[in-house]
Amino acid sequence: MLDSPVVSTDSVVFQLQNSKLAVLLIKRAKSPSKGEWALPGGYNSAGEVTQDAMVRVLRLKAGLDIKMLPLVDQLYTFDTDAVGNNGNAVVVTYMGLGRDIVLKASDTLQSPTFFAVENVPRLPFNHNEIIEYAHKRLAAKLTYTNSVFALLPKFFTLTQLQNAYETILDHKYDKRNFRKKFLSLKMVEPTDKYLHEGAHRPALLYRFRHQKLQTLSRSFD
Amino acid sequence: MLDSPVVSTDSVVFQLQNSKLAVLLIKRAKSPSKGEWALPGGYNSAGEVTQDAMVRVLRLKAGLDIKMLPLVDQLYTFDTDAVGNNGNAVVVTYMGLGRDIVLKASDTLQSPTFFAVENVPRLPFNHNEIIEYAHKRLAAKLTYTNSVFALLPKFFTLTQLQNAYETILDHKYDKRNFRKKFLSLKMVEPTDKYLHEGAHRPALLYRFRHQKLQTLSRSFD
DNA sequence: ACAAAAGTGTTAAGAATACACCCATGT
DNA sequence: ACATGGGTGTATTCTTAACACTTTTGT
Repeated sequence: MLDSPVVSTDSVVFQLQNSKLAVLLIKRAKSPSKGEWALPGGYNSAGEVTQDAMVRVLRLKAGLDIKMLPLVDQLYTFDTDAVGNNGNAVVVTYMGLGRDIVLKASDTLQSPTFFAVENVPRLPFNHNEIIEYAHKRLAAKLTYTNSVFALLPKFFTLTQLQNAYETILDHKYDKRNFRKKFLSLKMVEPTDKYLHEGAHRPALLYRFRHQKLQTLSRSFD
Repeated sequence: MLDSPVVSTDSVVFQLQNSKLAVLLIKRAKSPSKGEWALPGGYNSAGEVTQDAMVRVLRLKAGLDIKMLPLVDQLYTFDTDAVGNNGNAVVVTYMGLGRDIVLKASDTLQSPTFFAVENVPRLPFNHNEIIEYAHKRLAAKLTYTNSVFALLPKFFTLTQLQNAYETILDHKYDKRNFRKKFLSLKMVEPTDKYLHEGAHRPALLYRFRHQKLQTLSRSFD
């Protein structure tokens, strides 16, 4: 074995909650920063590939099966000079997108909880920076791919779709133009179902034409 | 020290040569694949951050000072199951863009040479895959940023600019529309110099308005 | 009947595309 | 004078952006 930096993996798992972008945090079980909120992550053991480390850590610390995440992307690899007193580390980060993730509480888990991104506390290491970076990348991806599909339920209203874009891109859109654009992009198609949910006209439910990542023919902004 | 995968760094350095995209390769000094062409790369030592490893390797093996590269980006981090018999490795890859790079031959270097991307031989490890990936990323970057500036000399003609786009994106553009678009993007501006280079009308030289990476207001395709 | 969100169309400005000829130079 | 690449304009189509009222439902 060569003398080399240590490899670890951190994951940013996003979903929408109450029309807000939310990120999964856990309570750290070990020093440093024991008991503080942080991104789920951990060291890779020898022979373990970073994707596998991510899967293992999410299951072990958050009780989350990666199959719950329709989209997972590598984000960026950070170099840190020193982690605790273990010398330097290379931290490979991933972003996962999901919907309707229900976390079960359990003594064996580390209090996995979704925090609205705007309410994320100050986190140890560079975890706040990682979340910011992930948010920016997600925003960029929404403009040139169909990646929202991974954040919305199978059936959704155009208002929900618009809300997703508005929260993530932090920008208001005109309802008529937004709808025209998305229908012309052929990203979504109407179903024959309606969502009845209040003292107002029910909303037609749509679905994505593909549940795979695709690049849009014209980008969105 | 924990038991962890080995970290190494590979670099894809591009420049334009005879209106073709070219990539820097070296001859490997060590097994495995000793004597074969490969991307410049190597293991990180403990305490060494991946960017520093890249700088060190390029200087040591290719005699290239990173300051010659106006733009360097992290590309992707690959996991490989086994490298030689050293167990698995995490390979952090970078892409550097340059212009007018003159390589000096030297016994202490490993025959650094630029190969036109279309003539790159079959390389060991996943180096062909890495180059393909870098090429795709570069193509994408040209469409939404001003990153060509790093590949062209300070003063250049619009034909040279168009050639750069055409080679990298593998697409022909209409001369009039191309010029209209780039001038309206305000990416470049005319100077008062001309390039005289043959039995034809001399070409007006332009320069970039910024030598820093910027995102374009409207993307290009 | 009222409150609440769903749904819908037109016009104007800007951007993209398609397309062909004259200009300035070196030999 | 000719060969070579540099340089330019217009018409059409498509895309974007701005903007306000009617519909359907639950209470």
